[in-house]
Amino acid sequence: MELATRYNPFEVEQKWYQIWMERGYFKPLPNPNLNSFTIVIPPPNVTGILHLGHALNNTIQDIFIRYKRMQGFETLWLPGVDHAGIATQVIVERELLKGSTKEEIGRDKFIALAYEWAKDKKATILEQLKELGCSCDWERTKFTLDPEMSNAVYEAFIRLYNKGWIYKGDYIVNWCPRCETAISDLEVEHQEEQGHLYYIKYPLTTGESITVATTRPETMLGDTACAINPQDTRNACYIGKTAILPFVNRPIPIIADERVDPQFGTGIVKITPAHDPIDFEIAEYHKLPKILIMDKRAIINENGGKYKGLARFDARRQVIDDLKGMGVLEKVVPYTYAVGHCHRCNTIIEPMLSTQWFVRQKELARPAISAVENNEIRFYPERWKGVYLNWMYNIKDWCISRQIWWGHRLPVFYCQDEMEQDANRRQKTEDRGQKTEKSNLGCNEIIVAKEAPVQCPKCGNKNLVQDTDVLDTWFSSWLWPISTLGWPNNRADLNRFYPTSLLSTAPEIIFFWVARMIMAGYEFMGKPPFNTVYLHGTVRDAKGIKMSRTLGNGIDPREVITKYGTDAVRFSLITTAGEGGDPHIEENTFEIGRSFTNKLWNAYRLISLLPDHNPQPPTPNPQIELADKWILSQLNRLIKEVSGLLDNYKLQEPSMRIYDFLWHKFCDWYLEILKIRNDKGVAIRVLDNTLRLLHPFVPFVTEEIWQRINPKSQILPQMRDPEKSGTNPKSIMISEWPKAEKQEIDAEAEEEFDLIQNIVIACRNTRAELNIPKLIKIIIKTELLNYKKIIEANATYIKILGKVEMIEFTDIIPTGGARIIIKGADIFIPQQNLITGIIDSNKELKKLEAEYSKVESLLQGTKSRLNSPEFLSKAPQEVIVKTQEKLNSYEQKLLKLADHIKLLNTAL
RNA sequence: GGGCACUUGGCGCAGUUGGUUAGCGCGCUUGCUUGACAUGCAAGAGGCCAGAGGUUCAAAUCCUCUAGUGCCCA
Repeated sequence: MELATRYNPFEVEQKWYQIWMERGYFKPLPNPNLNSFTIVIPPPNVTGILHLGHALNNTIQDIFIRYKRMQGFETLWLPGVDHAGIATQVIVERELLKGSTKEEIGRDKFIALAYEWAKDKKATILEQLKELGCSCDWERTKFTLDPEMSNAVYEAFIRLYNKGWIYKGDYIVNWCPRCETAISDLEVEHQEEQGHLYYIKYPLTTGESITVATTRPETMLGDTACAINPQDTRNACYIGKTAILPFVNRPIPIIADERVDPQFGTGIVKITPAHDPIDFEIAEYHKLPKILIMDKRAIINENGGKYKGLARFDARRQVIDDLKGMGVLEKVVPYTYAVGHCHRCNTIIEPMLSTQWFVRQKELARPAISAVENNEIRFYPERWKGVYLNWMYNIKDWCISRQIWWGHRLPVFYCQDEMEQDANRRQKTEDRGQKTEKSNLGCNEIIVAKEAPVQCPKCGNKNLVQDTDVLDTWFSSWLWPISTLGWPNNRADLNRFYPTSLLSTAPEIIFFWVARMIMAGYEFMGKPPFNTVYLHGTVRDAKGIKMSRTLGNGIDPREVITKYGTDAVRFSLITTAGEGGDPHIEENTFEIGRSFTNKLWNAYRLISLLPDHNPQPPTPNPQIELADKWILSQLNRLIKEVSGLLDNYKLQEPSMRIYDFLWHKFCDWYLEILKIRNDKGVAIRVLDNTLRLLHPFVPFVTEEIWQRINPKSQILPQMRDPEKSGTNPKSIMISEWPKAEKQEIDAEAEEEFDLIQNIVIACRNTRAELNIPKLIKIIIKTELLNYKKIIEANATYIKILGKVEMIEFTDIIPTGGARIIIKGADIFIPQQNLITGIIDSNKELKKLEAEYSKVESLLQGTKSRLNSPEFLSKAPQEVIVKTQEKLNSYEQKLLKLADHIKLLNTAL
């Protein structure tokens, strides 16, 4: 059978994925001896295709899932997608409506359209996850708008409402005039902007005047007071007086309030309760009227008098002009301040008074805080713990109603009269409290229920109407770990898999999602939703700029997978992304993984070509050679290290350790020796174990090769085999994770093999420097008897690997030629034995002198440490012993160097 | 304004709880069509670990300050 010299991932990846799925390997299988290990996927939004950040995050999850599965845990990775309310609605409006508005086609048709979109994107996303090799249990795939998920949403809403933790009220919210909805504090992005601070003169009834400063002059139309900090002695004289609002000619009181910053502007501020959060608070306290001056599109309404019909920024310009005309605009100064923008469409947020639904957070936060404080839930990297706690300590109530159509409609029904008011609520804020046109039907009762009640339980009115708002998307996502497992109706999977084990996600959604899931977990299950939160970095481009669709600097995972293969993409992402660090990715980053999988493939190829003289070498084998002992020792160290690192949620380090072992130990040394031996040695065993260590990182190439080497007795007993045939696993996926054999970790063999390597390296070094193809003879001097034996036993390898024809031993230091000092031996390369090339004694001398001074300074440092009584009395014994050994070796080396320098000098 | 990170050879990063001459990948230089692999092999150059001070027998590692960068919150 001819094997391709280059690994071709495209021939194997799909094939194995199909087989794994058909055989049901992705499903959790109970193991009576071990617990479950569960991950619920952070559901990708149905807004579009997956990006590299998704590829990274899902690779991370798949690695842990495959690792735990191989360790024998009952493993579940539960997939799904998120409906992503506003984000999806924005995209559907843009992509599908083609110029018409959603109002024109109506709510039902629009939602049907959005469902089509979501269905399509869901299919693409799931397909992409499969291409990435994700071993999810696909039969459990969930969508946040599925009936069971929605049921959980309504159940949670009703429970919290009945507890009094969900309430409806008039508050300042962040209003996006483009999306025409309220959004939560978290959905506002603050950006520093260069604006102006306008100083406006307000006349007083007393004939005096005051000057207020504002960045948003148009809001003065809604002013209902001016305020001064009571500590502010400059302005105290105005407190209690009355100002006359320009344009509107409304008399407004000048009040004292501690919330006013005396450093801002003149120290006197205008109070616009319906358009500013702090002004709102002040107005509540002082019982000031709240006048809304804009409609939901941020166009000035009838309360704005002659400015009615102007968009807010046009109104601003007009107000400024008019103030100038009236001579009351005192000055304008440049001013930089943070402006809130809509997270989804980047429109400038208008703080606006509005009737919304909120979730009380204080009680929900309490167990979620202590869980993290006392490490019931751990963050990796740990620094995010502080970020999480800081936010939780200062948590504010959560605005959950959204004035959009795509999402879970509020399970709230109004007896008609209330509904009428509700329909008008945002236009008629100034009438708030004074009910108009009372209907005879209905009693204003609010009914919260999953299904529309037939009639009002209070007055019997049958004319009930559901609230038109939908819930914030995160109000369904926060239930994700419990709803996907069956809450509230089905306990079986909850008992089996809850709490889940690991949540892997991006740090930017700690508040949006992680914190809220923890709150929901404790509230509805009394237990945390997961015990570990792994936060990966943000994928950036070569320049360190965050990849984004709008910037166009992103890399499409599908493109690179098509070009390099899935394994290569996965491996490259993992080796590039440090723990929680932001990986800088460019196209050629993926060459790391491609080269590596190719190297692995070729290692297998070579092994397959070697004859197998001793098909099943028993492990403690007296015939076993030094190289075998060495590679087994290194392998077992590797197994121990990799397992330990994975247990500590490290991924980059173990991937690099395996890379180094496979490439620079197994291939560079061990396989080179096997070529000389013309035997498989222990290569199959080492390869089998290495493949299993690598499988979570690069599932496809490891399966392909593993199937080809078909390890039999070398492989550990199978974990489980659905087909119950034989004792060997039929897939590396369900083979057992390697276990380190302690007795094979052999420090002596490692030291001895070091010697061989050092001799070979010395020869290569000399040849490269002299630019000669081979050495005729080297002469070795060693004081250690066993070293001579080891060198003799491995002479063939030294000769071939170092390209030396003859090795001799000596007790007398020869003159001339080159001399290389290695640990425990001196290597002489005699001048007269070289075929071509001349050893330049001057050059040699310089080299040796440089080394001499380096070693000498090291020696000095070590000496002075050993001479220090403090060091001797305070340092631990083992460090002192080590330092002493170091000193000895430096002294020896220095002697030899001095000796040779002398010889070279006399030869000159 | 508050908080959290980061700063190690040209670039991207490792470096567990302080203790061998600070490593790796890419790039660079030199030499190799060596029968697994040029997606490769061999050899090499390149770093006073941002700066200053401190703790310690011992600091890239711990503490303080400074400078620069990034992120989050207000």
